[in-house]
Amino acid sequence: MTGEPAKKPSRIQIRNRRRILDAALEVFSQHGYRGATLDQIAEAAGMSKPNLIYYFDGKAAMHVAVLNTLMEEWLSPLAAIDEAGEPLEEILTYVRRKMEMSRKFPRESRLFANEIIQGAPRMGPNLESGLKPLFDEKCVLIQSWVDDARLAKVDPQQLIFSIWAITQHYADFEAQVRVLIEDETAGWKAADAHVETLFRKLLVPEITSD
Amino acid sequence: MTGEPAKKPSRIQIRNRRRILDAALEVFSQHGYRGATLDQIAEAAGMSKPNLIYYFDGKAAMHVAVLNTLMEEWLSPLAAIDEAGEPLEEILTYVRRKMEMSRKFPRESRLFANEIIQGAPRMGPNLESGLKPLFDEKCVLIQSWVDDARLAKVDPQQLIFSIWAITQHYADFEAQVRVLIEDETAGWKAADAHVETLFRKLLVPEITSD
DNA sequence: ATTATCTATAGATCTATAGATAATGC
DNA sequence: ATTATCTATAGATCTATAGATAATGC
Repeated sequence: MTGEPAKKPSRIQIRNRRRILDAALEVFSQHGYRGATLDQIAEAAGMSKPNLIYYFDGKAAMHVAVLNTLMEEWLSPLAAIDEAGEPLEEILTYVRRKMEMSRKFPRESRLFANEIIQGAPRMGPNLESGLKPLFDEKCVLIQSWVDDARLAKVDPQQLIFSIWAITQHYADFEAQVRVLIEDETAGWKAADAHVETLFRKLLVPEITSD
Repeated sequence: MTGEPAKKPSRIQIRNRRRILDAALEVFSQHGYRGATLDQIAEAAGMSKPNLIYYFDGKAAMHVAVLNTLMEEWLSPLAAIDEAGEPLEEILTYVRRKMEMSRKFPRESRLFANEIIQGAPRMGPNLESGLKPLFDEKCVLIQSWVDDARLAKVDPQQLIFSIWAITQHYADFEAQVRVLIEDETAGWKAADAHVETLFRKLLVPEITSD
């Protein structure tokens, strides 16, 4: 199956591929796949256009590489939900981590948002193979917590969608949030408190009378 | 100020401008501004490329026209929140309408999502002049409801963001939802129930003991 | 007469390649 | 020797215009 001898990459290879991926993240997340140009990426990476293509097999390959590289890290907070932990705290910790990522890594959030809004044309397979199994696993776990009355009755799939929607909203729709909120710092604080309250109220188990 | 005599548009003008705007909505919402081509829009509208430009002053003007045309309708559910109504029901009705729009008008949802994710380069002014005043007005109203203890303590700005985030998520990230949810019809039903519960739990007023 | 539409194409932009040159690692 | 980089440019794509022709409304 392995047609090529699989040489190990040189230091320069590693460094430059990193630089390109970072530049590509910057440009793709801001303009979407089609709106991004190799010129912009080359400029951001500090190298010439043909040199980009020396390292990656074209624009589409670069896009796929950025998406795949960041996918695992992006999903790590979800993967970290621990079945041995206290259910409510596990979920709230997940929510807090997602809020933190929205603030610290808005480019990643927008990169995926752009791709998915347009129908995930280059990431479709990766959603099936990478995201779906993890999603299903965590849904089963959350359902078991609900069944044990350790969380309020909630549809695990819908719960996760809500968490994604709300937490990522602050990164993806930042341009809108900025127009509507005067004080940015206060806005973030209010957002943290709001999101915490919202999911706490949703999830705190009913008091059982038996 | 009015340099031109402002002739009234003919029937053909009205019909064709409509057709173009609808085609533009289809194409822009699917591929974003930059990803859309006049070829695609012309094909969708059933007319030639130069004819598009006969009716609109270029691609950017077409995009702005679509956004502005749909803005008011898109915001109508928010505008419909009635200060004379029962607070919780008013908000839940708003939520239900937004869910309905996500299902019936996913193209509109994605059109705006695409534009805002990329920093609202062509809609910025319209956000300030169209969205902001309405948003502020409804925040004041909701705050007054909270102050009168007719709703639970909640930050009105954050509440509206949550509603937008969750309801629009189903349209904007449909490609992802589809991968993760097997039964689409059941998924929509579960979504409706989930969203209703979530906002009800968040907003139902505390029982006051005085 | 005015409005609407079409074909042909100019001119800009963008991805990717060709082919030469420079830098690096044995 | 191999790897990395550059300049120049081919070839595709895309927006917009020019200019001719057809349809419409007085």
